[in-house]
Amino acid sequence: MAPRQKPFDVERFFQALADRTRLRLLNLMGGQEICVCYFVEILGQPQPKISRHLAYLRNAGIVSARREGKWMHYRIVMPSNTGAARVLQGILAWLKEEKSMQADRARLTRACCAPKKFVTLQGAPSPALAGMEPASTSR
Amino acid sequence: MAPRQKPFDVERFFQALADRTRLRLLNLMGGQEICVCYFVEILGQPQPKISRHLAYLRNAGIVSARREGKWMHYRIVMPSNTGAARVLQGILAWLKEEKSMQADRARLTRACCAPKKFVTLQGAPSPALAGMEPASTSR
DNA sequence: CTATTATATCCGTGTTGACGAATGTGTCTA
DNA sequence: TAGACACATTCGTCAACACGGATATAATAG
Repeated sequence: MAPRQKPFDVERFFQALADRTRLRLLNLMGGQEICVCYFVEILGQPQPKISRHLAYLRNAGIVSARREGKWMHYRIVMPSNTGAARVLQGILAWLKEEKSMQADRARLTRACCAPKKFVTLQGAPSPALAGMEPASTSR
Repeated sequence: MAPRQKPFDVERFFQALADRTRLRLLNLMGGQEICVCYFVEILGQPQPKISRHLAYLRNAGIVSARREGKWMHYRIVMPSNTGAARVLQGILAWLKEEKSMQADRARLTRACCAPKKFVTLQGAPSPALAGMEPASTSR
């Protein structure tokens, strides 16, 4: 028996997008895989809060996590539902146009270029470009 | 002083989309203006529930209402924010591809062609095509 | 093994939203 | 003016979240 891929949960999908912090996280990921410590540094918000929102996105199937030693890397996974995937791409493109989101990305770039300037980022792994893989069995 | 158009509320926008009933309503509107009685008939759900969800969409600035005698007509208003407008268009296109949404639209078509068959729709005004006007001052 | 670093989860609290049931409001008709 | 009709709002209840603060877990360093 095939594992019977559960139907895409539209409500959960939009719920996941209905929070500014989560949108900021998604905007920072947009295309690349990023370490949690960058999120904490750049959003300037308590680590448990960041972690909770990342968990929410994970449970909604919008991002996946990869462990690398002490660090956790998050990336966006495109929904297998093609309509949802197109919409998500559109949303990411929209975010890129927003001023505050551009500011976030600019800070990310600066942090990546000079991680030594951030006490909290000593030795943190740099974000790496990551092709958006289709949703797989990983959770 | 210009009325200082309030900034688009992204969180509210996605909150409004995070409910299946509201998505069904939006799908039925998609392009045309529709009377509340059709929503009640086609979704087969209590009128106060429909009305509450329509109010939610109205407060989120996604639809506008027009009174015509006893009847209230609802239509989608495209957000003035261009990014949001593109995303909303994408979402409507996505919904059109979903089986259950297509079924809703089919029932709407049948109801419009033969409103006499529905006791609740005797003399109800037919949906009319309506160009999606940009968000105006109307609320 | 112990400490430290990086991240995740738990707990208590306040807020928001969804629902059914009841009631209110606006408009037309007789 | 009194229904009747089409919709809207209110109320009480329950579930889902967001948050800060505290604590738990996982991996590496010493």
